[in-house]
Amino acid sequence: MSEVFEKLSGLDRLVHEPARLAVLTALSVCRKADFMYLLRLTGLTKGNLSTHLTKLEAGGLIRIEKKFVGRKPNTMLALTRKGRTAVEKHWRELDELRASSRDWDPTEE
Amino acid sequence: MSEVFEKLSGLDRLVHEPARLAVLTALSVCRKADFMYLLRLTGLTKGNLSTHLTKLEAGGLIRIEKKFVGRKPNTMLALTRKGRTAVEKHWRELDELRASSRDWDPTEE
DNA sequence: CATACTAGTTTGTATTGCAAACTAGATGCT
DNA sequence: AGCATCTAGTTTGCAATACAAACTAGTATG
Repeated sequence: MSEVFEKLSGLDRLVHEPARLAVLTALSVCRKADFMYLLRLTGLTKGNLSTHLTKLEAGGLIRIEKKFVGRKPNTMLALTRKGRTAVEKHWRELDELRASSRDWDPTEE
Repeated sequence: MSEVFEKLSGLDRLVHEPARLAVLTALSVCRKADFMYLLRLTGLTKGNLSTHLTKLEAGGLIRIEKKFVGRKPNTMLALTRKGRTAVEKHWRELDELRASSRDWDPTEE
């Protein structure tokens, strides 16, 4: 019954990491956002945001689209379908784990 | 209004790390647990659990009590007051951040 | 007495997360 | 035109993880 804590301790770090959880959650609400927007939103440094995004792309959770707007470069980010399910699942899991830890009885098993 | 994502990306890593979140949450429910119990509960390896516990103690979130039960060593873990507030705060923050990201309007600001 | 078990800790390594330094092109100044 | 500055990122270097395998100290067992 209580593999709750086993699950908790095994949460997917790619999604769970605070900066990435913020990015993924933001993208799950606004569907698309560019680099500079996410930069302001999260308060991360550029280098930091850049590597987190690369990591998310490598994991197949987001798509990175580079194009030119006028003559300026612009990097657009969006969740992949996999990414969307991953964030949603992660928050659901957190909710559930929190809830079931609440009414967990340590004296059993 | 929406420093939500800034907060999200700045979550306290000492508490947020999955293994430690599991340990802290378990301790917040059962008040006291020994090493072997947490080991089974979380599914971590001994080495891993050991270092996480040391880190939590260093951060003042738990107390580690070593004594002998009969002639066998036994390590008891419990939250400090600081630890208790930290876990509770962390879960509350996750809840809140999740909630406010839901009804965040990307078109504003 | 030696072999195995219990309850952990230490060590070695590969992976991170981070900011500072760098890059490439666009824009502004004189 | 020539040089500095700005914009939008990426790469680099490093300190801090997280992890399991190897180790330790003491106990029980044959």
